[in-house]
Amino acid sequence: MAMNDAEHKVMNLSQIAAELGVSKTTVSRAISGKGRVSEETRAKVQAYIRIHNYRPNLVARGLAQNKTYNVALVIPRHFQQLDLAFLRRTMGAVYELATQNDYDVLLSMVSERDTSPLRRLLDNHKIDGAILTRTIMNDPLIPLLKEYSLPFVAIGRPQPPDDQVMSVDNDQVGGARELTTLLLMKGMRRIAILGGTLLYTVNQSRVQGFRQAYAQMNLPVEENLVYLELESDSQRINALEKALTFGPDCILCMDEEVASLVMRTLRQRGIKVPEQIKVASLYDSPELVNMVPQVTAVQYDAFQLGNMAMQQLLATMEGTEVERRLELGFQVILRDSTKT
Amino acid sequence: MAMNDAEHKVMNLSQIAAELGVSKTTVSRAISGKGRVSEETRAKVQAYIRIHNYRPNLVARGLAQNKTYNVALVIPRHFQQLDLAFLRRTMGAVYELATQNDYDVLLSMVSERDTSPLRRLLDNHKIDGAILTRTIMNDPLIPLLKEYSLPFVAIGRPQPPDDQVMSVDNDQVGGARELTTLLLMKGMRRIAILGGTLLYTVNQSRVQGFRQAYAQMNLPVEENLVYLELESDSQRINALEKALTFGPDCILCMDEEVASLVMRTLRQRGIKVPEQIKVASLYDSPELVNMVPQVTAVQYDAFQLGNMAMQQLLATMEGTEVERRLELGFQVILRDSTKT
DNA sequence: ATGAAAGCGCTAACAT
DNA sequence: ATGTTAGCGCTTTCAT
Repeated sequence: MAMNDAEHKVMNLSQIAAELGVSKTTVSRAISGKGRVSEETRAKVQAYIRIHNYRPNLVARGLAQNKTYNVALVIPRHFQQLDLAFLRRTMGAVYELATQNDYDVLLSMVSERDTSPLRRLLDNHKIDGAILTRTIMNDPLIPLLKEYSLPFVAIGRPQPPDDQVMSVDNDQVGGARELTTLLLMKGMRRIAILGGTLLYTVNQSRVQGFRQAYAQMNLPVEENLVYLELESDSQRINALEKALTFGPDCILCMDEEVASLVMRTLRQRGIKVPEQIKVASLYDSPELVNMVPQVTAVQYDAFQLGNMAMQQLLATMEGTEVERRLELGFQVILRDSTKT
Repeated sequence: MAMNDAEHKVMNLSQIAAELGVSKTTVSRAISGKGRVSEETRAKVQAYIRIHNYRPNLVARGLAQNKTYNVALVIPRHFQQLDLAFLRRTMGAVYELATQNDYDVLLSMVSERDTSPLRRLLDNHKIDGAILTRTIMNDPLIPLLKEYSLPFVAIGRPQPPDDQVMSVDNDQVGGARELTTLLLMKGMRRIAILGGTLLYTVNQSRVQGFRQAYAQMNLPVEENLVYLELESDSQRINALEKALTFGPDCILCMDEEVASLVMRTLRQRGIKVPEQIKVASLYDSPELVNMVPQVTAVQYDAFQLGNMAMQQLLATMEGTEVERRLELGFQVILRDSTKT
């Protein structure tokens, strides 16, 4: 184990106090700026710690203050298998803002029903707050966090009974509505929608936006073109083929993963996009830009999302009152896949 | 804030000791199993903590033992922008094994020359060990970790003067050599190799393997078909076009990102793979399987890699002697892109 | 403005 | 086998 008398010398408050001929208390105050200390002593201490590159032991400080200076970043376990571009950006943003504010970030990888990875951190007193990077229906993590009275922010749109928790999200409903509206205005009527499980609130929101667009234009959604709960590639391909038998104008994909699969499948079938059929995605990603043709999609700012979530969490941990819910904007990017 | 019926009450050693009419020490011992305690008391304590769902405060324990029960997972900052499939798998494996062994995982996102994110964790006494998920030439993190005498494992192949540090890697040299050899045996001679910076030791290894294959067959590498240090898409496309003027048989791509770009570019230029030119990648990824045609590549087990790295770290943190270096196998997957 | 002393929750000598 | 005591490095009353 780390019995190091080697290069790096660890110093502590007592040593500094002794060295400077003052008490630990004074040094502590000079560093934290909390009590009253003369300008002179403060300067002396500050100079000393700068020169000797002293950093207080956050673990000890934490024990004394009942804080850890850690936050949990809760991500879905299947991130291992699946590239989620938004997650990478969001993680980066959370990390950056956290460290800027002297917090470190602990990873927690959870599957849909197993809360134990987060419970570990809670039980071990390792965190002061948490960011949930995705929200599912009846998310078991939410009651858990409430039970421990731990500040947290959910990314997504928590549904009742959790709709009062602090949350930050892209305006997924608005984005889906806007894109669908544009497609309808371009004259498409038979829009097939393909997507994964509604367990994820983000998918709920997207379907909701899709339906709103039809409703606003007083048009009926063709229910036999709605394919949800498609979790595997083969289910998705089957759904696509079934949809194709109804001769749709456009395939609207719930996310970039579906879009990518749809484009590939259409290409294999020799169906030309956008000549024979249009394709659009409710979530943009770099790969959609790299396809031929490029795919129309709704774009959100994932960095901003993570940043806002962490900002909310920081405020809450400091006891500041903040908005219960923040929603971020979107852009619809029209590309060749929907050219008319 | 609404009071939940299930408020979580925190308990500690003293309370348990009082409740059970024994001393803190006894409880501590009954839990850790370190001292001598009668079977009877041990059972009593164990039962009590089970029922009341007590978990020791790891922060306090850490302070007393000078341990943190945290390890740092150091990942490149540009992970935000770039999907690195191997990193996701490796992270998952490290996380899993860490938590199984009662360690939590702290994130550290570093850029190539800025060591401060790791230094933070070191200065704050937040970690007992670290995993470096990639290795660069003269990696500044290595001297830093040595200075603090912190156990760590590098994934990759550290180069002198750091070649003695503990490391785990895929056999990148062997994989590249094997794939290249197969291409040569298929009769290709003019193999162009395209890749990014040699700052990354993994790229060094791949080029080395490539050259070894030629050397073993007593063939000369055509140096005007070697294009390295290509960092941007445009540099890569330029290099590809330049390479094409020499009429190569095959484009050997350093990694999946290059391969993906090469395939896309060839397709845009109307150059048929594999009829007019072959393509292969020195690193496999799901997207290479999704392409048309599927791309030949060297496959490694990233989960296994992370698992081994964490295993080494655990052993080191416990003071067990282990091998300085472990190397994992590979598989060459021949797909349509190199069909002759 | 500064210090002494009492913890935070745990572990680890050192008794008994 | 169990208890007593003294910390780990910091913060925080409470004195002075």
